[in-house]
Amino acid sequence: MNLYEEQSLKIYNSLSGKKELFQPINEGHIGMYVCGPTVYSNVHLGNCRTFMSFDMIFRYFKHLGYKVRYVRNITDAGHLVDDAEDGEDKIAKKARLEKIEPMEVVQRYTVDFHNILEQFNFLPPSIEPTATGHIIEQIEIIKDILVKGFAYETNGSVYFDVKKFNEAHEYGKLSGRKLEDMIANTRELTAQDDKHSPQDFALWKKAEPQHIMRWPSPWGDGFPGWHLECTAMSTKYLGETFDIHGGGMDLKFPHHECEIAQAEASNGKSPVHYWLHANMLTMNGKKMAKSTGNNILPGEIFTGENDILSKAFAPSVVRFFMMQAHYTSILDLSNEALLASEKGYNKLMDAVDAIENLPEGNATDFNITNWQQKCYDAMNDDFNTPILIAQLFDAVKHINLIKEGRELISKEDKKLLEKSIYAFVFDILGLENAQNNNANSDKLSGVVSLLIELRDEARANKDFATSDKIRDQLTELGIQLKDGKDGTSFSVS
RNA sequence: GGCAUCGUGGCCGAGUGGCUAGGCACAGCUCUGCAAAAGCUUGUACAGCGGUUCGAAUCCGCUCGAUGCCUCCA
Repeated sequence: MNLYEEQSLKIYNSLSGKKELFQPINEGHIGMYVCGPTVYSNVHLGNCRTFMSFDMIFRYFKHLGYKVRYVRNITDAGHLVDDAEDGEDKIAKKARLEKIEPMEVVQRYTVDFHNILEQFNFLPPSIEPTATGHIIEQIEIIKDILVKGFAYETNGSVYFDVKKFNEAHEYGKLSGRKLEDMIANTRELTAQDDKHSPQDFALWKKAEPQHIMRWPSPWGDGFPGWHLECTAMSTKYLGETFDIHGGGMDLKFPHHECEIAQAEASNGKSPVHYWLHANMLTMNGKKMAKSTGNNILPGEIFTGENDILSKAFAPSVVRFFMMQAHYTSILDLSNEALLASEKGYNKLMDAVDAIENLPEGNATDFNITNWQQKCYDAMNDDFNTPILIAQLFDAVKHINLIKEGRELISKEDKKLLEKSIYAFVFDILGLENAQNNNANSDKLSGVVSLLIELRDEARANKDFATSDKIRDQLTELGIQLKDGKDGTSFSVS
């Protein structure tokens, strides 16, 4: 029996605005698509939060026993900088400024993206397709939409006819907008282009002579429109209808709205059962964004080389910090919040480390099965990681009590506790135990154990000057001694 | 201007009609040679003003404030 048959998972669906019982299209299988990054600059922490939310969701699905095909694309072409400019896309612009090939830009920042995600202990997606690798598929969809009459060609570009689409379908249903309102609120400033109406969006853009990223098409040389790649790749790898589509909140409109329109125009079906949107990471109360400069790079946090943080923070601490907030809530980054999370993280990890050596009794003072279900209940309620962490701290309390001999745990329950806490902490939340990752940890613990022994001797002789010297100097080195009932342990910060 | 979302104790952050998470910080106690660690105890918070209700932080209305989207954006 699979775990998913025992747990009933509810997910907040942006499309309906409600929490819904999750039921995959094919039993035991899940198709999930998440909009990936545009690789024209280093991935910043705000980007990471979205992907981390879906990494956690992916991990939980897998833990429940689902077979998941998780597709997360790399956008390596096609997103325009600005309508007012000449239609140059971000990657081409960056390439021109740096005098390199567009694919060099793409390669550089794709490598950076993977490198950062690895440090955050992400699981790789099942498929990571690129937009430029699916130009043919995109052209086919455009042809299809043209045939169905929901697009028109002007001067070598093809646009989606939103008004026409809205006659038979509902444009704006995801973001709660009405086409009439949008038309009413349009400022006719740019009497610019070839579009019939400002709401229309490009499926294919004609490439001007100076444009370096270009492909041949039935409408001449050009490049695909902003929203088409996700439709092409999700359809190709997950089918015309699939379970989950995720992305950042800021993509809800217009990007996801356009995806729905494209899919419905081409095959008549609503493409996605559950739309999930991860909320923004803010800094100083404002959205983190590349364009405004209000952002921080993961590398700057790991090294502490930045102006807003007082010290460096390990990737797992940052991950823990993010998991302490619900993925649909805005989260504000600050030094104080990270410091608080770091302490909590260390406390959690100390307890996790302690499980293995807990004394075994002939009974157990807390109901582990019951506790375990509370953890699942938290995750089943729209992946509520903050509640899960609260439950984990409940276990931490018991672990510490058992360690001090004030509560008991049986051998079997200890095994159960260890297994489930490892599952929630490492498999589902994706945390890593930074202290155990030290390559020299064996040697270090040998040295510290020796010092602890010397200190104990000094204390036995009431030579407190020596014992305090050992303790204080170790503290200065970042090694904290912890005296307990059964001797002294230590932790490295 | 339009459409959304949100406003929780010193800080971060869950919850959401009655049973009032959790982390950090603070205070007291236990333990300790002294500390630290750990444990215990204490904090009756939900922007403001009205309304619905036996009862609201949770529902409704208004006001104020913040943020997001409306243009590329995770």
